[in-house]
Amino acid sequence: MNDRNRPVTRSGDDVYLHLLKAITDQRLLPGTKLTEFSLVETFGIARRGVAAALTRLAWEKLVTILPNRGAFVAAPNAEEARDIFLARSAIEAGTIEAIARRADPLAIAAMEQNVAEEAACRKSGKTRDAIRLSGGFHLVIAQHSGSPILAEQVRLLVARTSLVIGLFENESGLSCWHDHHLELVDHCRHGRVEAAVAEMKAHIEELQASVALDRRRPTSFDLSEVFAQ
Amino acid sequence: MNDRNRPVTRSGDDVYLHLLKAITDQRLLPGTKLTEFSLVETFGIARRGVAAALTRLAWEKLVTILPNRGAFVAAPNAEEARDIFLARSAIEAGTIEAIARRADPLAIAAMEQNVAEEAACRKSGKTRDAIRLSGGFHLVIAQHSGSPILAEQVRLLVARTSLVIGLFENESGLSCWHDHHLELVDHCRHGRVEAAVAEMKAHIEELQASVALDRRRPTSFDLSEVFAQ
DNA sequence: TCGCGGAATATTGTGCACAATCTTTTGCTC
DNA sequence: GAGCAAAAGATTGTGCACAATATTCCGCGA
Repeated sequence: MNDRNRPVTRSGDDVYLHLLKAITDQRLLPGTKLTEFSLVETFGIARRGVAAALTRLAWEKLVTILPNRGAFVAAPNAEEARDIFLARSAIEAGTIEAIARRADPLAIAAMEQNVAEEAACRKSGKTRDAIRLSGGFHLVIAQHSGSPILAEQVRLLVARTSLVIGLFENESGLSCWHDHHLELVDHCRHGRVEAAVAEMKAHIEELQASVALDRRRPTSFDLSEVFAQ
Repeated sequence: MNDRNRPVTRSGDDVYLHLLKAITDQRLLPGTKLTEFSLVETFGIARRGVAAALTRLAWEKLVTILPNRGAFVAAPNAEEARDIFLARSAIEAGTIEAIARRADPLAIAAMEQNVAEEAACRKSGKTRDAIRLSGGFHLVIAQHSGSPILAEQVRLLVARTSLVIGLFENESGLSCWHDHHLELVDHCRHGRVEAAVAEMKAHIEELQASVALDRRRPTSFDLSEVFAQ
């Protein structure tokens, strides 16, 4: 329980990555308070590292820091949500174009595997896993696009999309997304660049249409439960 | 000279913005060492704020931090440079599309003003100001696109482009850029969305073509001179 | 003169303690 | 019981001092 036993991951990158993943996977819901003390206890790293991680997440609009009050998982409003989808449309048009143009077999294989896993989860009723993999599909595309910059942005935008979905009561177009993903793979395989880009834009537009206006559920999570292995 | 006299801009946002602007305007060249002590002296804020600003710039790939050695203005390599232009192509296709689709008179007016100022600077031989305004043109577009997310990314990518241009010996296609900018304005004014997007992609591609391979000039700048008003 | 080792210096990294601020509770008055 | 004020508690913000590490300088020997 004391300091010297822990691995002491430097400068809180560990905390940052865990929080980012937890937000993406919807284990951390919008509005959840992130106390420095709790994170220090949970991760066993110095308080400074925790503060740095929270500061970075705040810059990335994934948490909101209220001065002298603490950090909370961000709760995007409707305007921010629209911006998120608009930005995803532009950026993911770029990532899918890069893949379709090269018709990269490795990327296509990774995409197919993701689609298959998602279908399995969806069939067996693991909705949360299916949603996670559905976001992961876009991450796979981004990571194979050959652009680290765009990939990083997609990472953040997918995480923020998780917040939006957790906040705005989605209309579960899961099967529909699946079809879009399949068509995207197909377009990329045959090098149909224009079609792939158009499909991606339509897909994100539909994703946006599936989340209705404000219906916020304020929750408080136990951090030790969220990060339990 | 003591603490309580200064405005004490909190948490180093001031340092961050000044450094970002200095990099964008090419007053800080790649490789320049940024000592915490110098920045503390220059800006008169606490060391912690300076460290936070440098950390953020490092996350954004605008500076490189070597552990226990200090922070240096980033020097992108050829691969990173290509990524920067690829990302700009995707993101700025989104910003210009948003403007062309709305044919926003306010945005078009701002773009025209920028082009005019750039032409004036170019005519009077103020090359550095012309380059700065040329980057500013893209910022104007981004800020009027209605997407804060994309605008922020353009901010960072324009800054990194300044680093690339300062590092890779550009072939001064300034007049050419000017023509592209003029055509962009024209396309937006008439709502020619497809043409505007194509023009922007071609423009960035040409921008990329105008910087040749590696030819690095290591410089050391005096910070007090760089930030002198 | 060149190479090498060690001390001196400079710079960044971090723990600690306290200050500042906000929230909650308690107690007093009407 | 309601309302308000002050104190107690909790949480974040920050200055300070020292530790860890890298760089430079100097002296010594071949």
